Amino acid sequence: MSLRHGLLGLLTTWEASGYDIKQEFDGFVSVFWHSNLSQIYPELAKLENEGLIESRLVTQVGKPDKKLYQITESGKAEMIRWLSQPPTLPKRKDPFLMQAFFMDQLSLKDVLFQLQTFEREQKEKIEQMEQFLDDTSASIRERQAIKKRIVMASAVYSHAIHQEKLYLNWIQSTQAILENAEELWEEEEITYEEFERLFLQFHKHKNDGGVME
Amino acid sequence: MSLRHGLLGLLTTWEASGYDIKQEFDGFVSVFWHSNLSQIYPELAKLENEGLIESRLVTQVGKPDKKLYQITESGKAEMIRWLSQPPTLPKRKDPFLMQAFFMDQLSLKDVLFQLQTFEREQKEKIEQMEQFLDDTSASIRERQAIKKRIVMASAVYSHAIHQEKLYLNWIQSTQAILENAEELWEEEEITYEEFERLFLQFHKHKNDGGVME
DNA sequence: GGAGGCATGTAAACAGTTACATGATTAG
DNA sequence: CTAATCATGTAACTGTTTACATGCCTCC
Repeated sequence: MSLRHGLLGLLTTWEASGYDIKQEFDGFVSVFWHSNLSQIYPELAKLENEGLIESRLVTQVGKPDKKLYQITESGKAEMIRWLSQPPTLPKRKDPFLMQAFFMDQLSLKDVLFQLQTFEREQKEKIEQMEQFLDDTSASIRERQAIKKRIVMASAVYSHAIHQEKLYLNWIQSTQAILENAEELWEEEEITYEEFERLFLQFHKHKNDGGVME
Repeated sequence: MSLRHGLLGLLTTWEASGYDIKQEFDGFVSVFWHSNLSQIYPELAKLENEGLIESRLVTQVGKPDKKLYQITESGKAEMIRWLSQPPTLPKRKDPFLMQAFFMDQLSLKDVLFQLQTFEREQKEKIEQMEQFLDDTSASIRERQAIKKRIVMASAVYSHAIHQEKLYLNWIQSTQAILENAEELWEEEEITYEEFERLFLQFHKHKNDGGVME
């Protein structure tokens, strides 16, 4: 049940309408969560019912009226409780990796086509993320922003970009390996030695050279 | 609707029971999908009803009887259709990244504790994945395995391990940055110059040094 | 005697998506 | 005059999780 804590978290520093929140979900928040209005509105109503948030109506000119929500003390407490819970490892669900896993059922030509399509879209996504970062950096200049908020946001967004770049990298090296190896696409059994060599080819393509003991 | 294609995909090369399939979902498949028996059984029944798979009963001694499923021609066609569909970018849902994003609401001490806990579990997960890989490699020796199946499986699994290692790396460098910077945890506003320096600290920690144009 | 593996399912609750419904304002 | 933005919601459907139900066999 993370959606409610996403809403609570945003409203901790923010006073916002459902519509405002959706904008955030489509922007920054999209790197770790997503939702749509028809789920957000009822969830806000529920949270208000439980006394974790409160609302006030704001009439506007030239625009429809809106309902601004803010967090209550009990909401803040719930948020702290949730943040202090032992973290759970994310469970992966990735339809493209699933497709890739079963792609031996396509011709090599078709596999390469699918990878190419994905590569194009993934590149675009990364460009958008970097664009978004530039815009955000600029708006930091104007907005009053608290240090520790920015610290955690930077940490999360930079990780998100790294993740997407790793994915792109993988697509590209997989294409490179497959392009020059039609012989892999034969209905033959593999020997253990071949397997070792093959796996290493995928696995060795440099990883993050990082801190792991 | 990827679960059905996961089932279909496994049954393409396999003849298996619901229980067998669940084992795969807890093993290799877990890097890109997960499900539980109470979802798998009804979905198999549905697929059989639609004529995409067929079953036969096998009586066993000392063990309960089981229902083995195999794919039909129409099931194979559906699988190919799905594999040829334009790939969709995975939508991220990561409760831990969400927690991290809102962790400015905890004390620095508590933040570090949460990161540490996650680090420990993530390390364990990676060790398990590498163990699993060793076991699989060994079983390749015995099983007859088709080259192109192994190619795609290697590509997917190696990417999955890289992803998890990147995550671990991130946790570790984030801890390192926060441990020596209590001043970040003050209720102060940030200047643009500070922000630039801060973000770069997170962002620059080496990434995959890969192929991106 | 109890825990865990093998094996199949149903029922209820919860989470998430898609479609429908409304209506004013603004920019192209 | 058409599409997009702002703004809030409901209804129907689909997907997922958790709890319940059964029962034999093996290992400790």
